[in-house]
Amino acid sequence: MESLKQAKPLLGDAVAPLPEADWIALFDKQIKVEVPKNLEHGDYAVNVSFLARYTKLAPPVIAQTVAQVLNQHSAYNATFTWHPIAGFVNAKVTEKALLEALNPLLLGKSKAGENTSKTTERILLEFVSANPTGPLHLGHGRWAALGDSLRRILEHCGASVCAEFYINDHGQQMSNMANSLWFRCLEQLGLAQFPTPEADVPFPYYPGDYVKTLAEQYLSAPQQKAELEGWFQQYGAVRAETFETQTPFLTLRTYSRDAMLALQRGLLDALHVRFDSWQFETDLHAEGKVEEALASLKASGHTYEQEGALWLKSSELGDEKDRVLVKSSGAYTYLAADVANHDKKFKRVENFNRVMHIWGADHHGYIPRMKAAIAALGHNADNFQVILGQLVNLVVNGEKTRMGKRKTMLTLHDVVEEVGVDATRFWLVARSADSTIEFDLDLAASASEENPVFYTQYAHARCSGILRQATEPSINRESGETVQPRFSKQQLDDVFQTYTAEGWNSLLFDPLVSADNKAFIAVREIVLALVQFPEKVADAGRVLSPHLIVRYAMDLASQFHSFYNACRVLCEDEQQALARLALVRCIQLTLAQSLNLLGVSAPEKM
RNA sequence: GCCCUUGUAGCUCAAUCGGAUAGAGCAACUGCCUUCUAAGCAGUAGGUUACAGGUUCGAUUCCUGUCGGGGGCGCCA
Repeated sequence: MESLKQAKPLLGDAVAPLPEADWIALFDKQIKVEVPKNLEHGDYAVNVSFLARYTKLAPPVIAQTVAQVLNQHSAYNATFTWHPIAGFVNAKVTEKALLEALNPLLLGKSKAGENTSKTTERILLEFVSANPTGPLHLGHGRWAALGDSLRRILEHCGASVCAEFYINDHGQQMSNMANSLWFRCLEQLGLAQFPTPEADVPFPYYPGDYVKTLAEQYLSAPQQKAELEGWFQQYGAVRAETFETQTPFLTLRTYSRDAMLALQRGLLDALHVRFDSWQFETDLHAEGKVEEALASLKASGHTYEQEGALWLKSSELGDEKDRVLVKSSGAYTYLAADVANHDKKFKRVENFNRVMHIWGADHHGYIPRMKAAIAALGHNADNFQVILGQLVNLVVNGEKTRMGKRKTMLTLHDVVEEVGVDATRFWLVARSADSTIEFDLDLAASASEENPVFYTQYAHARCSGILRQATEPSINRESGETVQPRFSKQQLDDVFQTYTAEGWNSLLFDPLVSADNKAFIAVREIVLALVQFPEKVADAGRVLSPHLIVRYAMDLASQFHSFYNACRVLCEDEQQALARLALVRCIQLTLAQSLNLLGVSAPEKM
């Protein structure tokens, strides 16, 4: 890969008709080293067709010239060929050069997937940010899986990432939650009926069963129960809203918020989704951040008053219309608080150079006004980036169901119980964010046996099993006798430390050339894949797509399974066995790292 | 009505942001356990990339139009 880029100057011969300065500029802009889809086309490829229009030569002719020039230079550890029809220069790297690239991994000098050139970006990534009014559903699970994997990948690329969860605990929905808890409590004490949508319009209540559970929990503390009965004496069975500024309401609101938040956090922990920062909307109000942000907007002339409301001139900054910040009632809109939220993000001491969000596609209309607000605050709106993800459709009994606050809704918790943490995360992150996921519950349940995640994990477990068998006593299943290991762990480590590319080459590849071409190809494919892993991780980070890692892990697992069936690791020849053990070690490390980047466990045995 | 997004194998999805013969996994079919885990391997079959134009050496990808799916257009949060 690197060698091809360094070869740029040599390509000059091929494009002689063009002034030198021109083609160098062209190459810097357009040369792209890629990994061919088809392995027969070599390990790396460069397409030179785009030069056709400048050189007035047919693409294959250019490719041929370039390949011939490159072949004359022995420094590249590769042979170059060209495609007779398409304008491709293909490079096939020598096995020795591939093995050399693998050495740091085996010697423990670098982690699997680590790039030599690392980014130093500081990224603030907000995701999930569910309202604290109920359990997480499947859609939240998607953002959790995607966001956490992204954090792991970006960190692996060298970025420092702060994962943030914003708790929307100020608005109407928190009042509704307090209302709901209030009436569920009264219901359980036999003091009032829980309202029905028909009888009580508008209906500011959450009908979900989890509120019943919450009420039970609340009343289980004798002191709280007594206190609540006292409130009933005082206020009767009225909406909690009617005592909005008083202790009972505030108590219930805070209680339900904390309980729901604890519920959500517990599940996120179980899913190994990590957050570094929890931001409360109420804090923004309490700390005066909202006033501060509004004052800043006013001062820079980006607001005006009309019909008793304060407006943001967002249409001047790319939004389709202006937006209200302060209602004529004097209350802040959600946008006002969110403006403060972003003002705070951009003012953080970490001085983030990217402020990112993962939002559902239903929020896309919100992006322009947020960008406008950020620009109006004097921050660089280009550093604001939103990953829009399509939603999750739930399929039950072959019928699509909408995710919503239905009484019996399928929660993320239910799904995790059904298919497990690993399968849930793998499944939710396996597809690109811009495709809608059809989550078939029945399929997910049955797929838990035929799931690609187990295929990948199994490859890792097999690697571990081989290494275990090589260095630890095992029991023969037939005779029941204890079989002593062929090598000690120390011996294996020592061998790994002393290996050179030449040694590897003669032990890994040479015996296979004469014996079995299929095995040779299998080993070569694996080594190539291992070498390309760091680049794959960098790609996934660049295009913010963890699903690339999913694909990579599955491919590597597949290649390993083939290798496993094609040639025995613990073969008779001791040196050869050691070399293959070293290869297995590299595969194991790489698979473990791939799974780790996805937040999926890498089991030692299955 | 306007805006965003999407349409690829029977199903769920890829395709390295314009490149080579469009690839995987399920499901289907045929073989393979006396050997490091068969949660595996080897193979077969499956396509007019919704449709019609256009741009160029080259289009699943970009542009236009048509048809279908999803979403958004509050002084809600």
